[in-house]
Amino acid sequence: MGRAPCCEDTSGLKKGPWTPEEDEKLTSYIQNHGHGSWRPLPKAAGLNRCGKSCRLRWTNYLRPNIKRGRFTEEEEDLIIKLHSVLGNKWSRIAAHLPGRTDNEIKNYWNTHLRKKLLQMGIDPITHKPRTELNFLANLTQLLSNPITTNLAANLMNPNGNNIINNALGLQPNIAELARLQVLQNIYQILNSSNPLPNIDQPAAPLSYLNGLGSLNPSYHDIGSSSHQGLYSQVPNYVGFSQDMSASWPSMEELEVNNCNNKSLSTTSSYDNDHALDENRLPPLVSSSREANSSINHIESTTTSSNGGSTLTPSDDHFLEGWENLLDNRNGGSFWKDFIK
DNA sequence: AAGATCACCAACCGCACCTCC
DNA sequence: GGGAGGTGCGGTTGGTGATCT
Repeated sequence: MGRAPCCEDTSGLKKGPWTPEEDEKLTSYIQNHGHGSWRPLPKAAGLNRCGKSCRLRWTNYLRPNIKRGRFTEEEEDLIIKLHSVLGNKWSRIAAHLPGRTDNEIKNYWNTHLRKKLLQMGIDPITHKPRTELNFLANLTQLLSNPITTNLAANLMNPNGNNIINNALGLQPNIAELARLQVLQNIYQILNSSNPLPNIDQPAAPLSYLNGLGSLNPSYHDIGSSSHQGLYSQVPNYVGFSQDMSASWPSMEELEVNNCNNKSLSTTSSYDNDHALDENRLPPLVSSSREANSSINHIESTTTSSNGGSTLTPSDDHFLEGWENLLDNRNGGSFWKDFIK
């Protein structure tokens, strides 16, 4: 398989940084003639470079509308979100960031964002929390953050117009549910670090969550399809754990409801104890490759490590749904604040 | 002040896959 | 079906400026 290098004989061809003169030659040639086939282009443009080098220089640096300079916080957040869904599909990630190239995003990921996630205690590959004790300690710091605390208070409040109530019959917004997953899993992590001897007891006190009181039962039901699994679940960052992922909405359902901004559930006889079972989202990243075949399917089609694309048209359709879900227009500033 | 080390990033390389003829 | 050209990607290199000792 494979093919011969684009430049069989690179001896005598210049390598390394481009000079302004070379840039000018390449730019003016492409503006006048288009690039067409890259292989004969350098000769025609009067450049002592290989075609591949010209193509890279053009696509990564010289072509119009390239955005230079530091990434904004919004761009950072978007890259992280997209990477959690798409993996190292830099070109697809770049498609969501106008003016940014896949190479630039890849470099920025490797030099900045990867470290940032590691410092947050998140595995940059799986986007799941690292389970080291020091990360669990860091979570208490996270929960001292007013932003997180406010969100958590909203999550915990059984009254008022909060996320849970929306989810319990007020046509939950799909993006809110995705956010809910994140907060929920933080609490699971805390719970898992403080296991209770009797799982039928009221939830973990989480006494370190100043002012939040104890978990109420509705939270249990959101967090698991059964109480049995609550404390045995392996926490994951943005996905439900294994026993919570038994029944996802269909891809079509997800797409339709996301696009139309409608509730996932259309059931009339609504059982609050299981309301969210029916509205459950697939994890943005699976907590277990073995446990859920649908998630395996997602991952296998989005994080192929050999560089080749195995995406089918339906896969693309599905991914677009997730990409839309994660889009800033739906996510608002939640992720930005949360990651901070 | 100067050398060593680190961080960043543009650019390169090789491979696999895709598209077109 | 097969080859050529183009594209996407992971991994890596090397130059340069910043920071440390």
